[in-house]
Amino acid sequence: MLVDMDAYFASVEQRCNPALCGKPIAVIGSDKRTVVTTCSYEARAYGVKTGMNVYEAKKLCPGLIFVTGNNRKYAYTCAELAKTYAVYADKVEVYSIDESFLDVTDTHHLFGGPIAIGNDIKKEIKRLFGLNVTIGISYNKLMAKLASDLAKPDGLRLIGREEAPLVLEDLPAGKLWGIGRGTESRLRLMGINTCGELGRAPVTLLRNKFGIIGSRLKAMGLGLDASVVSGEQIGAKSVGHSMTLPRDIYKREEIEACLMRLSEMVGRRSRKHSLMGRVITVVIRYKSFKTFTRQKRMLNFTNDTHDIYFRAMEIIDSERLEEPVRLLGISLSGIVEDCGQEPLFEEERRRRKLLRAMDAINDRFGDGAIEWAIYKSAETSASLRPVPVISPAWRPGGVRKTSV
DNA sequence: TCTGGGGTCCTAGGACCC
DNA sequence: TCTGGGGTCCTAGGACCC
Repeated sequence: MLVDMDAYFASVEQRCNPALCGKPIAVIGSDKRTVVTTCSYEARAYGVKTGMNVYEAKKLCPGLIFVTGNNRKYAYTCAELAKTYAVYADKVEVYSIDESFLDVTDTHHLFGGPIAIGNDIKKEIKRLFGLNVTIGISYNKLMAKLASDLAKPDGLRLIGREEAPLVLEDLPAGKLWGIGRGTESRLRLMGINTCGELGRAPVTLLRNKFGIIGSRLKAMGLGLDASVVSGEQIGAKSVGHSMTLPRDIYKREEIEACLMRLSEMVGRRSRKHSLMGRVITVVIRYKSFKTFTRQKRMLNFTNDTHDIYFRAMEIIDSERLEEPVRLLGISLSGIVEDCGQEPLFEEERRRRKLLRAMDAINDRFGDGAIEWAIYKSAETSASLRPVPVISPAWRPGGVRKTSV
């Protein structure tokens, strides 16, 4: 079963502020250079969609009300929702901040069957949170996801094994979870438009064109999916942050200040979750939107802000920047668990203590209560301060410990 | 007046080694 | 006058998801 919140961020905002109810609203990330994260169904009626920039959205819907997103509300609600799910299912996979898979294989009979359990959950979420959800139920995750997509908004749909071929026969392949624009257009070039056609396509043909995912594509066309609802969170493979700057920058000091802040965000989150990594990736987006990445593997694992920062600066310095920079990002991968071993050398031990002390201060008094002086070195740094924005890919508890 | 942010997985080419 | 085969690791880019 997939439980998918309807227009999640927008609905939460409407719920918190009754003046917004029944009106076209769009939740955005920040005030500048941003896009619509989620919009209410009232706004969708005008053609407003996720990912649109604010001008485009405003043009389609002049009365559109913009609301800056509030991470804490969505995260809190998501965690509360998970408690509700636990009443109904033994395995709950919080797939994203607004979608959860529930394995009700062994529990639905306790609640009167699949449809009844779905209706119970819908009613309970409405009662407790005042939010609408759409529920898709089927014999695997792929089809549950499809069922919910077809039933939106405020719907409930069950697709049984017998019904599946009928549903899939004329369904455009791109409606399936995992087939995006690129794959859909490549399939179309092969004369495959619907899931029915995809399911009948020779597997060798698909393998030749798509490699390893070829056989999976055919299976998807047939409505088959072997993935399971995982009860526990899987460890993170990377930790990263990026930011589109309020304006394009090109001075070294501005880039330094921005990378320092990103390094601190990445380092702090890694330390919080006891993770270390040894691959630093820097992403750069130019004014022209040309975007590229450069990465460097280090000899040692780290989650130290300064290690991350100096590596990132090395990468920047080895690159000849061709244009003003619109976005910078840093991500740490090659992740292992930080088992808290004390470093051998005094110097490193002192750095660790320093970072721990800074983290503790910021935990207690709020982010930015204590910060690195380099932030202040560029006179513009205040305007380059990243606005922490939650993304729909957020998961409760954020990064979990890795099992390896 | 343009075009967010955080992830995962796969591919392909090249360096390097035996 | 011509140069094999097998493997791993690293890097960059792209597809896809929410």
